[in-house]
This record gives sequence, structure tokens and C-alpha cells, in this order.
Amino acid sequence: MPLDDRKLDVLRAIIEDYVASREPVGSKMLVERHHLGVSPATIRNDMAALEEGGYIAQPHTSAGRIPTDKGYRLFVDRLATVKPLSPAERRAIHIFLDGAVDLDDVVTRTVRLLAQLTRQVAVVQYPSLTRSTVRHVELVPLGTSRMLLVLITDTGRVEQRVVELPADVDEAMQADLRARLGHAVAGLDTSAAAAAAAALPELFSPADRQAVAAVIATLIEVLVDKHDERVAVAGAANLARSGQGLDAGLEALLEALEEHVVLLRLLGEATSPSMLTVRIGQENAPSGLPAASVITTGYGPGERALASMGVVGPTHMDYPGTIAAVGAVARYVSQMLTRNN
Amino acid sequence: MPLDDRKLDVLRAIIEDYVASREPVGSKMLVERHHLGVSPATIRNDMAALEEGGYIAQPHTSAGRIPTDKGYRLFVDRLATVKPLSPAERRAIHIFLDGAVDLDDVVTRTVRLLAQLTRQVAVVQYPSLTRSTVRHVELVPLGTSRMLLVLITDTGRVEQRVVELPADVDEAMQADLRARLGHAVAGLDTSAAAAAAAALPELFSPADRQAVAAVIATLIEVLVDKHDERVAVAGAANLARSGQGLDAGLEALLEALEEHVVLLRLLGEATSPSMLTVRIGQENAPSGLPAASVITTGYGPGERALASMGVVGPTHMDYPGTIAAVGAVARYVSQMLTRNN
DNA sequence: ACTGGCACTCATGCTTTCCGAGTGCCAAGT
DNA sequence: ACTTGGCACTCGGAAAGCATGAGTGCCAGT
Repeated sequence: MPLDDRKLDVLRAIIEDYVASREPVGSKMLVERHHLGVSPATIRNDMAALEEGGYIAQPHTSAGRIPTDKGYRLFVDRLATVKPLSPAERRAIHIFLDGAVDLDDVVTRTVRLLAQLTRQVAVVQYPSLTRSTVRHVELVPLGTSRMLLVLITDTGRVEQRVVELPADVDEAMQADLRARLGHAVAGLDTSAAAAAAAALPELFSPADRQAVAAVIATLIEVLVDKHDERVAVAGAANLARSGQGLDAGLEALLEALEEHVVLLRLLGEATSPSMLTVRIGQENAPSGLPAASVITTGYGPGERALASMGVVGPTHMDYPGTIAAVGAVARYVSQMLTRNN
Repeated sequence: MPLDDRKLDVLRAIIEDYVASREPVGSKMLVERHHLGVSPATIRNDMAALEEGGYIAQPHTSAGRIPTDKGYRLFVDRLATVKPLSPAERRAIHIFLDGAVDLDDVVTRTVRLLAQLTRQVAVVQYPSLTRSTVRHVELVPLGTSRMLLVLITDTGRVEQRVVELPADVDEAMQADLRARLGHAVAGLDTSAAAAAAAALPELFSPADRQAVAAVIATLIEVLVDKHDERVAVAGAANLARSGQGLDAGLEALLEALEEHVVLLRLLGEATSPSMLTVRIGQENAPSGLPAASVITTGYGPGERALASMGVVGPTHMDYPGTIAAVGAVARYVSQMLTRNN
């Protein structure tokens, strides 16, 4: 039996009510609150059909219906209308994000903003080095047997690492290395830079080669290593607040939030800022998180997505509102990055 | 009425049992489990005395007793015996912490280790700049109107900041500034360095002075700003696990954990690594956290405490075990820092 | 295709009852 | 002066019974 328009309306109404009240919703309440021009009995028939289709379920025989994962899926795919942000929310985005001094600062502010806006747990991935290009490499001598390696990318990201040299190296040599290194990798993307750097030791005298190799090894590590797959999290307290609904999963969720590996899986591949992914309930099981929904999108300068951000919340979340918030924040941050480029 | 030895034994026994079972403990259970050589009736008399003194309380008339904050206080001050770490735990400390590449890495590993060891929420403050000295300042040109400022301290900490210059500056001038700056502040502690840097703009021609001032301003900001009062947190999931006991406070606690200001207050002044502070229950109320206990200690190279670390947990925690773990980790990290100096 | 009516189900909340762990106190024993 | 066994008492919490009412499915009538 195909779902006619009214049945879809009913599904939408059920989801809206359930999200608002967190309680199974019955046919009577439904006709009262939404002006569907029909009687409860009719609604009951529709509900039976929806249940047949697996979009809603009843927790026990004599209770109202609650949406299933499949129901939410249908809702976000076909039923949800965009809910524009309130002016206050738009203002909050500006106030929060303008005045970030630093890429790290942008990430920190963004994650807090998202958590506050959506009242869910927010997750923001740090822009990955992988797709960015090297703007500058700096070598700073720290005494004769140590150097500080600083890598700056076009995304404003700065990575630094202290290199222990296997042998003492004199100043002239350090200056030489710095000049050559800077010349060799500037402007290249990270993988090209790694390749270019790898060839460098050849150019030095055997005496110095070991020290050079140590520096280069560290540089390549920084460039290539997924070390940069860091994430920031905020809003865990929101779980406890709305949490009554997920006590069971709460511990698991909190654990997942500290497991960055799981988070990265949840965030998934960075998509373009204008695309937005919604994964609902069981759809997240492979990522190691049951009974929660995840809304993610990519962000980055232009249409190039460097990293992902998103929120994690109970399946019965306010999808339209959350989607709007995630989208708006991602767009704004992307703009900031584009401007700062 | 003074508390004789047996009454103290009873208090200790009550606390041990309550911590283990989380249930009010009665006189009968007590004589069964601990071989106090007397009858339940006698214990009851002692309990009455302890209750009179405010060390224990009964949740309701016909239930066993539970320790009060005051009881725990007496326990940790006078009754707790040191509980040495198990070999497995000692090994865990080594395995976890050795191989940290980086100061940040040390902090991250430490906080995770502490959380795992104590099964509580662990908090580690990043070593503060305040008491450290400047090892090196580096200026990296990024085009003509931007520079990257990098500050390295003797604790291995690296801070970087991008400075937007108010006017274009040529290369020679940049090199000059870099040389003078490095010369002026190297080896000084942060406040002296800030003072020294403040005098620098004088030395430059009026044309360049604005640009120099911008760089110096940023440097001083980095040096002086409490910006460095960052903290790392781990083990929030442990709250949910043992949490049944604090549902009420759970949300508040989770919120506090994201409020770094509150955490810093909780960690308190950094004490020497060999001193350890225990704050119990209501004693934390002024810091904005009710009904939780906090165990903190300082850490840093030598006896100089750079920062604090500690754990936060329910008042009914295993004090001897937790104290031992916090102490051992702090000592080990301090040693690492001393060695790496 | 919709509606009103009706019998049925069953979670929830309330009251009642019962049980027993635990207490305080007292009088007797060491 | 402590300690102990005995005993009456309290009261939270589990178990059982009962009423309520929201909600359903189905059917016959419009």
C-alpha cells in the first residue's frame, strides 16, 4: 500500500509531537494538535498502514506510536522542511566566531557554538593537512643537537616538532639546510612536499647526512602521518540533560566521545560544505555507536572540504533545526577560512 | 566523648564497606566482615557515638550508616593507610607514558592514564608558562604583511601566533627584528622577557615602529596572558558507570568539566609534587562543584610545581587507591620532565 | 473512503500489606 | 565500666491487588 499524502502528514505530525514530548503519541492527541481535518479513527487506519510499512511502532499494545529509524529516515529525506535560524541564532554565530585569532581558536569556538545552538554534542574535526599545501617550513636551532621544525600550511595550521639530532651540527650547516628545505617544499601539497623532502639528504655531505635525515624524517612524519586527525568535542552535558532517553547508551556514548577513532569514523569523509549527511540510529552501528543520530557536513575554504563537523544526538532529535544549525555554522566557518586564505 | 581506637576502626570499616558496596552498612554486617572481636550491640554503641560526632549518618531511621564528609575527612587525614600500586599498575604507567614525543603528548597520555587507573575523571593542567623561562623566540615571515611568532620555553612548550602587520615591512627589517628580539629575551623568565620586549620598539626607526609594536604586543600577550591555563580532561564515561550515585549532580559535573575556569579553580594552586591535596564533598562548594571529591597534586621538573593534575569523583571513592595513583603518576611525570630538561 | 461506537488491552499509579534489616535501650553478666 | 543478649520498635522497599484511562482494532453505517 503506497503512502498517500495524508499518511505522510500523519508521520510528520507524529515525529514532531514525539520529538517535542518524548512520549508515544496517540491518534486523539494528534487530531487535536494538528488540524488534520479528519477523525481519530481515520488517523488510526493511517497509523496502522504506517506501522505496517515499518515507519512507526508501538512500545506496548495499548500505547501510542513512536517513530522508527525508518520513519525518521523518510522524514528527513522527504518531509522535513528547512527551518530557518532565528535572528538571535544568526547573531550568535557572528558573535561567537568573529574575533577568533587562530585556526585552533576557530575550531574551539565552533564546537562550542554548535553545542550551544543545537543542544547536542558537537564534534569538529581539525582541518586535515592532507589536502592543504605547504606555505612555509622553518627550522629553529635549539643548541647544537636539537632543532625545532615548524610547518605552516595555507589553511593557517601550524605544526611544530622538536627534532633530536644524532650528531652535532654547526650553524652554517643548519642555515643551509633551512634554506634548501624552504626552497624545496614551499607551495607544494603535502604529499608532493614529502616526496621532495625525501630527496634532500642526497645533497649533503655524508658527514651531515644523518642529521639531515633526522630532520627530514620528522618532517615527513608530520606531513604524512594522520597525526592531524584530531577532533574537538563539546556539549557532553547536553547528553545528561536530555539524556533520560538514553541512559543505557549514555556510558557508551561518553566513551565514544573520548575515542577519537570512533568520532572520526562517525564524522566520515569530508563532504563539500553544501552537502550534509544525516545518519540515523542503527545506521551508525558500523561506526560503533548504537541508537544515536549523527548529522555531519564538511567545511573548508571554497567548495573544498578540508574536514568535517557535526553533531551527535538521540534519534529523536529536532532534525530540521539541527540540520539548519549545522549547515549555517559550516557555511560561516567556510567563509571565514576562504576570506583568510 | 573522645573517639577511642575501636571507634576509629569502626569508622574505617564503615567507609571501606560503604565504598565497596555503596549501601548503608549495619552493625551486623560489620562484625561479620571485619574481625572486630566484639558483638553487634557494642558496635551499635560506637556507631551512636560516631553519629553524635557527625562522622556518620543514617539516611533513614531503620537503615545502616553512611559516612559523612566529616567522616571521610577524618579517614583520609588519620586513618587511611597507603595502598601501594599493583605491579600491573606500575607497569601501565611506564607503558603509557614512555614514548611521549611532546609536551602536549605527555599531558594527553597522562590524563588518559589517570582516568584509566583511577576509574574517575582525570584532569591535567598544561604546564603554565608563568614560571618557565624563554628558550627561544622565532619570527617567520609569511609574505610582507604577516609574520609567524613562535615562542619556545625551557619546559618544551611551544606557542605560536600569527601577527598581522599594520604596514608592509621589508626582509632586512624582519631579519633585524628577529635578531634583536632573540637576543633580548632568550633565557629570561616570562615576566622579565615581557618587560625586555616592551622596550624594543624604541630602537627602531619611527617608520617601522608600528609593525614592531604589533609583533611585540602579540609576544607579550602570549607571555603574560593566562591563555596557557588550559586543561585536559578524560574519563567522563566513568561518571556514567559509577554514576548511579550522582545522577542528580551528573549534569552539573559534566558541565563543570567543560568549563575550564571551574576546573582550574578545582585544581587550585600548584603544590609541590610531593604534596597532595584532598578536598571532600562540600569543601568544593566554593569552587562550584557540590558533592564530589577532588584529589590534586602539583607536578613539574624537580620540586618546582609548574601545574596541577588530579581526579574528580564521587565522595564515596576509594581514597587510598586514588591517592596512590595520583601521587605515582605525578611523580613519574615530574621525573620525565626533569630528565628532559 | 470516512466516521462513530464498542470491546479489549495493558502500562501506570495508588493503596495496602508484609517483611526484615537495623536501631535504641535496658538489664544482666564479666 | 564495658560488653552483651534480648526485645520492642521503626520504616523503607518489595510484592500484590485494584482502578484508571489512554489507546488500539475492528465493524457496521453513512
